[in-house]
Amino acid sequence: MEISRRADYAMRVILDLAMLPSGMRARARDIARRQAIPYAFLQKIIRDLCAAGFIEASRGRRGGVRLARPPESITLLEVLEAMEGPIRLNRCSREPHLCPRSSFCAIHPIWAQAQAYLEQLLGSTTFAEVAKRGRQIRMLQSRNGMNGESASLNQELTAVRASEIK
Amino acid sequence: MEISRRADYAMRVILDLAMLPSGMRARARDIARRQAIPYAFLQKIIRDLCAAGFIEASRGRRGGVRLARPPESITLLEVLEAMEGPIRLNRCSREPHLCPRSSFCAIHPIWAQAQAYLEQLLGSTTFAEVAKRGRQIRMLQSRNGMNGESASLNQELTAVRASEIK
DNA sequence: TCAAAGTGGACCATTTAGGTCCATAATATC
DNA sequence: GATATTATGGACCTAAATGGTCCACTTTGA
Repeated sequence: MEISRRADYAMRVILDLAMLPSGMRARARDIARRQAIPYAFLQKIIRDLCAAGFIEASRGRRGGVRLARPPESITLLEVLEAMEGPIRLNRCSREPHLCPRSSFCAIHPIWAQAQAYLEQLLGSTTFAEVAKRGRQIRMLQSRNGMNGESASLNQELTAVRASEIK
Repeated sequence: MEISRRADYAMRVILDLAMLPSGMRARARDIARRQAIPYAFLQKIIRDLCAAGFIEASRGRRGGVRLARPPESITLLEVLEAMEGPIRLNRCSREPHLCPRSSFCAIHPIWAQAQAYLEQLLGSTTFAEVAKRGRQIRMLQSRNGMNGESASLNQELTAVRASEIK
């Protein structure tokens, strides 16, 4: 019950790239700084994201990584599952055969319901949508002079959040 | 992302007791057998459930455990959180201050939304409801002669599940 | 009195999480 | 073509959590 830091970081990497102008590269160092991810750890995560086909990297001067697919086509669920394997809330909630009791466990339907909701929510949210929201937030912040503690800013951000995707 | 076996077992213990006639005791050995929980592990879990006030135990001959509160008053969420601590899907989804980026993380609202759904679902389902469903399933099974593999039984169970709580 | 229960705590192996470090390979620029 | 810069691959590491086990001891009903 809690996704790994690794998966969280991976999602932030994709978000970071999705907020860049289309096709633009970013260096791992910069992503690490912007997203507050330990650089040495990020190195490994980037490898995994490459292997999974979400990003592509180029070496040498002016190298860096960029999205390998349009952000409209990448869902939160996809990245999450690429890093963690199929998500599930309980051992039995995805592969019921793993639990010999699933055929008569009265709690099982609850897990199945929660699982279905999660898959629906995360599977229908793309990084394009999230990046759009991220740009809105960034605009509000820069308008308020980067002062992350301003009360009025926080109010506005809350408002942005309240008008929730979906 | 996946509750511990410990929490899963704990929930099954409460369910097991909730399916018994009100106030009736069960021996740990029997619960272990019925719920397929390693007995030695169950010993510890029962202690925790006692300490948390969900069940009460008595020793000696004819001893055993029983619910300390009416099953109508115990939610899935309560037991889960007693065993795992406050549930959360991502580090930031419950206590946003844990993530220095939460004030401008565009993914955060998604986690908050999923989190809220989970809390609502698990927090509004009581063991009385689940036990009722468990009794329905048990009736269907005994009517079909305990053959867990029967196709018609599985169809009926699916139907029972489909008429989902809430 | 004794057998059948729960109790408390010590112990344990394995896995996972969450990293670090670095030598190497590729490449743009001077 | 040297050099600085960037990603790459893999070895390595520590701490904590997970999922248990074991057992001496206490309590209690028959």
